[in-house]
Amino acid sequence: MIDIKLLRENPQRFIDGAAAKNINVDITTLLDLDEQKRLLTRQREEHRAEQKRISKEIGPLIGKLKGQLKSANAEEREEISEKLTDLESKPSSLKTEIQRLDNTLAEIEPQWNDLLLHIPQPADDDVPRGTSDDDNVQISTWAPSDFDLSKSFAENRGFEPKPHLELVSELGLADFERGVKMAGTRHYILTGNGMRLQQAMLRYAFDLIINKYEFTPMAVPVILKEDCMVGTGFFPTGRDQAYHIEESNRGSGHDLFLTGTGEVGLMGMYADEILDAKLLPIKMATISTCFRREAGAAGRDTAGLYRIHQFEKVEQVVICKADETESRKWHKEMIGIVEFLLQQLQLPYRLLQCCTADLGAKNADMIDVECWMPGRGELDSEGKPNGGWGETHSASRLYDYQCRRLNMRYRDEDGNTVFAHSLNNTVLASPRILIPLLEMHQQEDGSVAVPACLQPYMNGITMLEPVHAPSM
RNA sequence: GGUGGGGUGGCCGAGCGGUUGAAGGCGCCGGUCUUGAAAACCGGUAAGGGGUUCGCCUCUUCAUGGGUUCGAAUCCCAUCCCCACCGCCA
Repeated sequence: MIDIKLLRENPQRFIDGAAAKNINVDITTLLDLDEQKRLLTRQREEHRAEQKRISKEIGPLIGKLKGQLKSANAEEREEISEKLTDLESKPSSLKTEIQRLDNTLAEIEPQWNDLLLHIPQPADDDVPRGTSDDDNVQISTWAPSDFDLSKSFAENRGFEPKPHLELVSELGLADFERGVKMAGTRHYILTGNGMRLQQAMLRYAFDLIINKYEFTPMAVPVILKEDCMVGTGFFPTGRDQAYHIEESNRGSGHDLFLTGTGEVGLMGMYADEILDAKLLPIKMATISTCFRREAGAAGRDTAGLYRIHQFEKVEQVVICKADETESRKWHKEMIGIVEFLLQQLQLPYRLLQCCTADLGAKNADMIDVECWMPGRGELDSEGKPNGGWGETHSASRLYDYQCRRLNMRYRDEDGNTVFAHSLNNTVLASPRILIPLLEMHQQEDGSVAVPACLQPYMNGITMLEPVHAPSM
């Protein structure tokens, strides 16, 4: 959430910011509602102060009279009752006026709040302006020394690559038919070595982040209340992307949502807390199942392991002091971790500076990491894919946008409470990462070499061999 | 799921209709004393919003949301959460 004070001071910055992100929000109405809200609040407060003042004045008097009433005779009783009625009627006009103001405010506040939640964080000035992800800017590329990115896979390796769909089928790594039978489209089963490979990658990535980079390992809920979804910025705009568990329909409890990333559980942990500054930066990592409805993606990437409803992800977050320099430092650090990981896995990748249109409402800056997937991309004249980049990681820098929504603060040296900065990044998401892994490490004979760093997690398996009988 | 007991400031804990934003204690900060420290003593110590002549003023918050009342931490209703025991259970 943005700081409403900044919006009052400089609306144009937010109007431009939303426009650059292609996000349609009614800032004029918000400012208008904000003005009304403040005026009404001030009036209400004045009345309330008066009411309290009167109450303090007459309260003890009423108390005393009521005490007298008990021991009074009939004649005195009438006189006392009269005084009481008189006293009690004093603040009644105030009461109705306060009620009226309350009612008006109750109408305005939800609209005000809803609009405020929709205002995007303006992108940083150094983020390129664009209209779609086509305008994202490539920053750098990396490939293992034996792979030349300017040449095709076939030119590099001397044989035509198979797309991952063929590989998983021939190696018996996944079963799409039965996955779809059980759960519908975009569901799958990892079978045998497929599951073994996924677990190896997750575990390798998780061990790396918690051991070498000293992130604190966490296991967090993936079924969370709406507050957490709103707080982390995934709601209200992305509400249709989350699976909704309507517990309230059962007569009690509250609704829950399946999270699309471990970030929600990690960031939600410290919501509504004032953190000890000595604890910062908080570096955490989790490995969690992620659920995405993929609403609006109908027809896109329907085949294979690329876009599915349920997957596993190692996620890293950093909560640090509200300092731009420090924030930027952690962003670079997290991207560096992913680069190290992908280099260990010997997977070609590139870093992309996302343009304003691709940032989403919450980010000030976002770097995507894309891996080279030989089985993706345009088809050539023979119907073979030319290969293409596919997004596997995304590193976000949010300033205090998320912590403000989550009401997550720390106390600075002067004793003031300050909203912290937050960042997050994918360490590894599977099964999507299996696509470049299988496609890049495939051999001419149809087998797939297991990178050295994964072998200890694969019970020493160095090569995935084709299976001739169908799995199971 | 059933029954019973609870949710009050950073923490413990009193208050159960009227100067109670909240006693007392712990913790924390400042001071006195001391060569220094401890102890003792004195003082201070919530968050958020609005206004401000920048001295302050004011509103909201005692789990949450409604209600009763001139006035609610205190009474009523609903919900959530926690604890104990029983039932079920990986």
